[in-house]
Amino acid sequence: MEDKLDDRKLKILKAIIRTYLDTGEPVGSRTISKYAGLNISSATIRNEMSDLEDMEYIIQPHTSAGRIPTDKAYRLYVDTMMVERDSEYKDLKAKLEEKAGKLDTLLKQAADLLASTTNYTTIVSAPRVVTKKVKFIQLTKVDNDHLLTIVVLDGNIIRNNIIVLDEEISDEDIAKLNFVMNTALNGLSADEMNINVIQAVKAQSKGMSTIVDAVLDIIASVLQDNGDPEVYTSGTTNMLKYPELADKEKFTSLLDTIEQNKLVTEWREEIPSDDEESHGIQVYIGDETRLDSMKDCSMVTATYRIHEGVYGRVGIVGPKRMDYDKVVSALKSMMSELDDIFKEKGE
Amino acid sequence: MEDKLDDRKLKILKAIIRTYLDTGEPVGSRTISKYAGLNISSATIRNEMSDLEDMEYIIQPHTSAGRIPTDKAYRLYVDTMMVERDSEYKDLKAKLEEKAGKLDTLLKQAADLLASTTNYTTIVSAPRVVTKKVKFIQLTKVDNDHLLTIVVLDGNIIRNNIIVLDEEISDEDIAKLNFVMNTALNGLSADEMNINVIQAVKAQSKGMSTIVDAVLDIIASVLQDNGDPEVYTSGTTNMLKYPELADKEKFTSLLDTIEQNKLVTEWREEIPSDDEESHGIQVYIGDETRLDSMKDCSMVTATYRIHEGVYGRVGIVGPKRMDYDKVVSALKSMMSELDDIFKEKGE
DNA sequence: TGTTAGCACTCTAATCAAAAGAGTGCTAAC
DNA sequence: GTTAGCACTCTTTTGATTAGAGTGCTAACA
Repeated sequence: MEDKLDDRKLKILKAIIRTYLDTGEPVGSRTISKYAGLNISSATIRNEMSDLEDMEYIIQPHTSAGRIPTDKAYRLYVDTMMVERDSEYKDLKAKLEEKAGKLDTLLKQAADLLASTTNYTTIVSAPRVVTKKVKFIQLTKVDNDHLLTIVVLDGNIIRNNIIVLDEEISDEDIAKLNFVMNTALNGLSADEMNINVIQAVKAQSKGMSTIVDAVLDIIASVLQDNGDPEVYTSGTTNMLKYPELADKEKFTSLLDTIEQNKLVTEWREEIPSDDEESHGIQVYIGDETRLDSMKDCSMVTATYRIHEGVYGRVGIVGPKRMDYDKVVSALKSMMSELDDIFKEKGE
Repeated sequence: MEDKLDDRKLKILKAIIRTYLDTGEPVGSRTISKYAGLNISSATIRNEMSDLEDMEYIIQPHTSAGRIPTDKAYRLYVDTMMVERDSEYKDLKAKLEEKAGKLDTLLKQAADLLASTTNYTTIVSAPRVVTKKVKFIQLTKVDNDHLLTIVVLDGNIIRNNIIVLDEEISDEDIAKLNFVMNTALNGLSADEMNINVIQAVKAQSKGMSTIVDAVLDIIASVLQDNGDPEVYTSGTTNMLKYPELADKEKFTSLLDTIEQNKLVTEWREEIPSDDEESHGIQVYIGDETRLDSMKDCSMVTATYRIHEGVYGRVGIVGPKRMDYDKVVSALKSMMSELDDIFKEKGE
């Protein structure tokens, strides 16, 4: 029984999905027969529904209930039936810029704003350096015991660390170290920072091997970027608004998944598409999220660009019957705003 | 009817509290009459209970139910009846140090560990500078358009920002600016950085006023430290394990409170006690938290010290019938471990 | 006078049956 | 091919009954 979806079946299916998206209740034939635009009796709808059920676009929770859409139906909807609403989220920027001085404040605000406008849970991950290149290294003596290490990566991502000094070090040595490190390492990515380069640095900084080792360690860990991802979450309680997720068991595992940043860790696997227009929007329906706790959820993600090679991602998590249209357009608006803000700042 | 708690009443009350802490169910007279150590009939217990109810140490949820402790009873328990268990959490340190390289990783780990050992929700706030003094300022040109500002505060707290340059600036000017800023501002707190000091800096750096303004802005905001507090949360779902909090309404408002960092904002008001031994442990029962959403919860907080004048705080949130003994001793152990770790690192 | 056994009473939580409601599938007529 | 009609199924709601836990009070006891 292959997908022979004639025009009427398509219309009916669309009506079922739309209605279910609204109500969250199984949709009966009578409801659809009254649906705007269609003029078909409930009996006919019943026949068509039976066919749609055979094609696995809808299922019945039990014999005497209406139908609900399957993942396959949602996929079809997202791929071919979505209607994007624009111009609805134009004031996002105004709300954002008020005090978006620091990056972390800005991202947290963006998460809050998306969560409250969509009524779903929003997760924003801080930008990650994809092409990890060292732009600038600076070592500074803070006092006699502490050396401040600053590594600036491509895209002006700053990482700093303090090294505790075992032995005294002179200002001249630090100046020398700065020079050696910068000339040897600037512009290099993790891959290019091989044993030869490292040996060269060590050779030129004799007598400071403990410090050099410590600094190289820091640089390595910065480039690997394998620490916990920095994540801003908002609106977790929104999930409780949807009965199909408000079950204690489900909600617990869902919240744990979010708290442990499992979603963000999954994102890392994927390479952001560099398509300016679509903002790398991806829709994951149910099991497509690859996480068991998310099997009753859908997630829409988008990518923002802070600088060439430096991307962050935003995800909105909700029930499978989430308002995909709204979420996608809200995300697109937000991504545009963010891109704009970063563009201004970058120049 | 004032607090005439004779020895027997005290014993009975203690038994009621202990039992309720365990079970979470209203405690009946027969249960207590069988309680280890006491040899009193249930009828007598009933009489005593009636008295205790008059004194507002216990209440009946309804006529034919057992009694549950009031906030007043919990307060009494925490103040005079607690039995601390030690030596139970001695392996915390081992679990912690494994990969506690960075501060944020360490704190997140601490939160996870406390949440999983206590089965309550744990909130850790990143260290805050109480005595905010500038130790060190450094401006560095990253490239022609970007100036990196680093401010190190007392206690080696580092804050950095990037300023976008409108006009070219020479290396000499930056060197001069560094010198001027450091000599003028080092060792100063926000209070001391008055209009005179600022005028002096400006006078000595003619022709760079836009940059000086930007830098001073940054320093001011760093010293004010009024951004969103950095917070690590773990085990929020633990709350769902306790039926009295698992109610949807309550849980939602509780989770929102945590997500919006309201608790941590409350903490800020309070000055950490500098008592090494007690780690500034505070117990808030019900309404003592000052937050409506927390009226069915208790919270125990403790302070860790990262450096003179630089403190962070850890809070454990649970139902009012939380195992105070366990929580307090777990917190104390953890605080000691943290203090030790920072002491090692600081030297 | 303090303690205890006994019992009637109260309130909740669990159980169960019945009824209401929603929706289907099928048949027969159009 | 479409539709009206109806018997049937399954869930949800409702109400009533019951079992259980615990109390307060009275009266007896040491």
